[in-house]
Amino acid sequence: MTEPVHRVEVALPLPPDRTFTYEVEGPRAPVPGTRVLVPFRRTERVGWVVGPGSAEIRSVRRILSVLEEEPSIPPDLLRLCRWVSDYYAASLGLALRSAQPAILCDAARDYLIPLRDPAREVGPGAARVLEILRSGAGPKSIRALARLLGRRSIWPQIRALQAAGAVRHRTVPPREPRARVRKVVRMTRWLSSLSERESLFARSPRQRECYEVLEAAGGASELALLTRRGAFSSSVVRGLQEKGVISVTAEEVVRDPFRESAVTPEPRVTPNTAQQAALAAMAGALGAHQPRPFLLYGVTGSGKTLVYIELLEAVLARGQGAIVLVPEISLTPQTVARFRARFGDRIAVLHSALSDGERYDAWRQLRSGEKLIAVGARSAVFAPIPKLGALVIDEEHDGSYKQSETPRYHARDVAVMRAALTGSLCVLGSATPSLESWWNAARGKSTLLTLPSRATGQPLPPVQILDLRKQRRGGGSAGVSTKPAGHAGTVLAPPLEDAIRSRLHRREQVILLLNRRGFSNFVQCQECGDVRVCVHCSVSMTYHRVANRLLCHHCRHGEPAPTRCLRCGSRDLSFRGLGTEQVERVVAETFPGARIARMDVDTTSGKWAHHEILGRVGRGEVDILLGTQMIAKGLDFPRVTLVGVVNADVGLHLPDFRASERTFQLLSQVAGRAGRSELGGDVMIQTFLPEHYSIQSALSHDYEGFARRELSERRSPAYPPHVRLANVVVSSPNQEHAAGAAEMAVGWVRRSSLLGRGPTRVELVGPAPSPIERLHGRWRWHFFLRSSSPRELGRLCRALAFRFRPGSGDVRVAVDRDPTALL
DNA sequence: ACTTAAACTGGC
DNA sequence: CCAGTTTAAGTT
Repeated sequence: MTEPVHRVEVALPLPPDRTFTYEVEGPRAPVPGTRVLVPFRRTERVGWVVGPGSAEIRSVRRILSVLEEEPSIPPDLLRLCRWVSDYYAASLGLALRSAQPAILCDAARDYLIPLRDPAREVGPGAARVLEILRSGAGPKSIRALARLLGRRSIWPQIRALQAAGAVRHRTVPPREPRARVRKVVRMTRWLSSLSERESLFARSPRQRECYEVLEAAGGASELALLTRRGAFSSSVVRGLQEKGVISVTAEEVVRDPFRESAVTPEPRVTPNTAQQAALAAMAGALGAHQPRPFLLYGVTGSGKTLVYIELLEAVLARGQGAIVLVPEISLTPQTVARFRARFGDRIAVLHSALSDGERYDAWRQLRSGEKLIAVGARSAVFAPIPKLGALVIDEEHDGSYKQSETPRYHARDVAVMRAALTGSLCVLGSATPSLESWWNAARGKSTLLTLPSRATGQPLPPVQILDLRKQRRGGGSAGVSTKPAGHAGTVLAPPLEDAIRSRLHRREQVILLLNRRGFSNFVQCQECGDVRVCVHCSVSMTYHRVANRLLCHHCRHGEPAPTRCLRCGSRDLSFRGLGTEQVERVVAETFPGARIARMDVDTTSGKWAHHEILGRVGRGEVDILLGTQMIAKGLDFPRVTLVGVVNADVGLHLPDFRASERTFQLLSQVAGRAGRSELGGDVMIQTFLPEHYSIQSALSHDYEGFARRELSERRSPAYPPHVRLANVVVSSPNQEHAAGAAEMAVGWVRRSSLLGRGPTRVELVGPAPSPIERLHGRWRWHFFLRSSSPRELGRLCRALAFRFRPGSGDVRVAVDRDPTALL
């Protein structure tokens, strides 16, 4: 009897915005969300069934295998991925891939195996392929061969070699995830009487011994334990098996990298009045039909985590599960530890350092309902929770929620959408909410809940501002030496230098924070601190040494480099920022005996590098920790009694409309963390702009004042949250090609009539060189699209991503919707 | 993204 | 004139 044939539409993890029609044989078509293995071109790929197939396609190939009974993408996640695909202008297949453990959409690999000498002439290229193939042992992957030869494709050569009988081509199908199994020995028959034992084991004393070991172990043991170090041979076990006394079964083991780390149970704390009020509001919304999101605004140390934990208890009590997003697990170990302490094995932690198998295991436990709460970074927003009750996004303002590859989604926004699609509750928490979230609360799109004071009632740490502008010694608020301003002026002002020296003397620790890598060159007056800013864009101008000109990297407005400050007339101008390396050198020279550790993107490439460095600080093996903002998150060391911000302005002068917001967030974070132990603590912020509202607001812990000011700053020129933004980056290994293609894209957009008119029109700004002009060997140009209509902006983003074809040269176009950083 | 076929360049 | 290289188009 033949099974009926169905046509299904399959999404593949490829860039083009399209699905493919396949046939499948079976009693019924696999449901949408089911993974399937399909033939594609000359290889095999994993894709997802997303609906019934088109009847119009003529040549339809057949699905090789249906990979699962239960779809790995349940209906609610499929809908969410459709939204991600649509909103962020990525193909559905790429959106689906980012929603699953990597191992579930592995691709096939093709290999070549050398056989014998070619039976006929194959050409020089093919001869080289064969030569390389024979020089190494065994089969080589076709991709590796092509890379080795520096060619894009070697298929013509392969075909020639195949025709001459010199090689064989083999396709290794995509890996299937495999649950790790172990063999377990269980007693199936208990021999209670001694006589029974003696008769059964009369001539097999080793079997008897083995039986008794097993009995002592409670009737079950891992096979490996019994046979380890030759304790019992496998024939002994087999003998017991044949007598029907034991059974050996393969059981699934869940790989859990946290198994070893002990969980210290946390003493139950009763929520205070503010926490209880917030909880009551959230718990009340749990059963609602379409609950609005909550913005939980609580100052550092106000006890947001306790609110999350109590909310999760309420969710679990309703028989539902939850997702908790944290910025980066390796940098927020304390928060994760608290969730684990309360919920123990009901939590699956989706850590970036998990192996493929471990990640898959955690995912599987969530999908089966064995674990109810997923805690993880960005991608955990797609965790397969069957009955989702709530999504919590901790530190919702954090930039790491934005994915930097296609699909360039923002996990916080995806979470809000997932909550809306599933009718679950969404809680965004922060001490310094993003202006988008603050604005949404102000407009009634979400409900604001406030935790106004520290749970412990501790006072705020003393923060001292050190004015880096030149002053006569002793004349200003904080005297700064008038050392010759070689690069960016003084690295360490005397009060900070003295403070560091005293900590070193007392064997306490110091953290020095550089709030951005100093790659961006701007012009700053050493006298008044003024930085040259674009007249159109409100971002600092970038200095180009070769042309000796200033250029705006948003709109390309240019002007000659100034010789004197346009505000105060001083000729003392600095033309470069300050880098971590430079600061490290100065600090090392100033404090020769100190043990210095540096932590930034350059020094922390390994998976556990953060952990390792922070561990050394924790053990007191480091006197001075120097780093970028990533060190601010893991800042919780009792022996750190001084935090110095080397130059608070650096971030302010980045060519990015979020510069002020970032600076404020960072300084608030630093100021909120210091002085937690009984040793006390001081914060010293060096700056050229002591009166800047970002710095002043952080100093007085005034988020609301900052938000008010920043919202008004972003009205003109208009920036989010008042308008929606997309950043289009055009890149190529060739500088002219990148610039040309960017111009071409802009022309294409203008001609496309997609910009529209009236209140829903899309405005185009640029093109200009990207703030990071060259990245991974590619020159980058960019331009902005901005509109108050998300719909129109989305339409244009999709057109650019899928329909615009840049002409020649290896040119790529990346559309980044709602960018968090323009770098 | 990856292939493939079609359109170009350049040595003789 | 053809081999090697670049570009444009298509994948079910």
